[in-house]
Amino acid sequence: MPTTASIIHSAEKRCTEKGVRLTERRSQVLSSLIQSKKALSAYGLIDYCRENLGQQLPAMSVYRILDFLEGENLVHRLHLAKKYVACAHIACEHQHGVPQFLICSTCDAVEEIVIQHSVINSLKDSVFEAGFHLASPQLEFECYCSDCVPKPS
Amino acid sequence: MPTTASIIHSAEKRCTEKGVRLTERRSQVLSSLIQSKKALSAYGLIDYCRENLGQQLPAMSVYRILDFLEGENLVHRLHLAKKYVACAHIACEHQHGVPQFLICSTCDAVEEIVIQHSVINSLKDSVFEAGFHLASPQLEFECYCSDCVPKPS
DNA sequence: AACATTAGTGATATGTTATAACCATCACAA
DNA sequence: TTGTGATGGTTATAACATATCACTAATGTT
Repeated sequence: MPTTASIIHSAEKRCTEKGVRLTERRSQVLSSLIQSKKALSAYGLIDYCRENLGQQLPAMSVYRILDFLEGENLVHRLHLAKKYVACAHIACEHQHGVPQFLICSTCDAVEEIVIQHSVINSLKDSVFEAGFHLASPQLEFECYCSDCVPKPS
Repeated sequence: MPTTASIIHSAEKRCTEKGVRLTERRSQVLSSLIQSKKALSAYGLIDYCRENLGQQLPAMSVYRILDFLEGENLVHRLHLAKKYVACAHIACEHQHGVPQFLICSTCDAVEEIVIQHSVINSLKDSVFEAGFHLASPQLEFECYCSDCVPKPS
C-alpha cells in the first residue's frame, strides 16, 4: 500500500506531463483526501485541512481545487453523497476501467468497484432504448455497507 | 392519457383505502407535479404553486408534503437531480415493477423506465460481491435526453 | 531585468436545498 | 366535548455550492 507521499509524487508527475500545475494548495487538498481514507464533503475537507495541516482554506478555493483535481482524474465527485474521494488508482501506471461507486447511506463508506462490461452494456442498451444516453459511465449506487445493513426484524 | 383530475381521484381513492388523508394542500402539490409534466425541485414546486394556483406554500410544508406523497408512492424523489416527479402510474390498477429513472443533466427531463430483471440482478450481484447491498432498487442515472446529447464536434 | 499575460487564490456575497424546533389548528374518536 | 394525534404555519439555521471582483504568483517575451 503506497504512502501518501508516493501518491502525491505520482500525481505531480502526471500533472507535469500534462503541463498543468499541482500547486501547494492543490497538493494539500489531495493529500488530505488521501489521508482521510474516506469521502469528505467540501466543508468536511476544510475542517480536515484546518485540523491536520493548520490551513484555513476558504470554501471557494476548495471547490475550485476540487474541480481541478476532478478534471485531472485525481479525485471523484460523488453526486449522490455530495462528497469527494481521492481516486484509488493515482499511483497505478496502467489504465483502468471506469469506476462505479457504492456509497453507504448510513455511514458514507465508499467502495470503488468495477462492474462487468456486459452488465454496463446491457444498462446502456436499456437507456438507449428509452431515447437517452448515459451522461457518464461513472455510476453511483446508494447502498448499505456490511456494517450498516438494516437488521431484518 | 388520463386527466390530472382523474389521477387525483385515483390518488384519493388509494389514500382513503389506506386510511390516510390526501388533504387540500397535498392534493395541490400532487396536482402541480402532475401538471408540470417534469421533475421540479421543492423550491421550483413552490414557484409553480404560486404562479398557477396563487398559493404561497412555505418550504417546510412542501418538504413535509413531499415526504408524505413519497411514502404513499405517489411521487418519486430523485436524489441525483434533487427533484421530485409524480409517479407515472398513479391511475394504474395493477402492480408495477420498481422504476428506474433517467434524468437529463441538461434539461431535467425525466424518463421512468423498467430495466430487465436480469440486468438489475447482475448489478446486485456485483454490489454484493463488494460487501454492499443496494439501499433501494430504484436506480437513477444521469443522462442526456435525445434533445440534449452533446454534438460530436 | 522589466514588463505583460495568465493562472491561481482570497474575500465577500449570495443562491440552493434541506432540516430543526416550536406552536396553532383541524379532524376524529372516546 | 374534550382530548389526542395529524397537519400545516412560522422562523431560524444548517449544509452545500457558485458568482464576482480583486490581488498575487508564475511564466514567457523582449
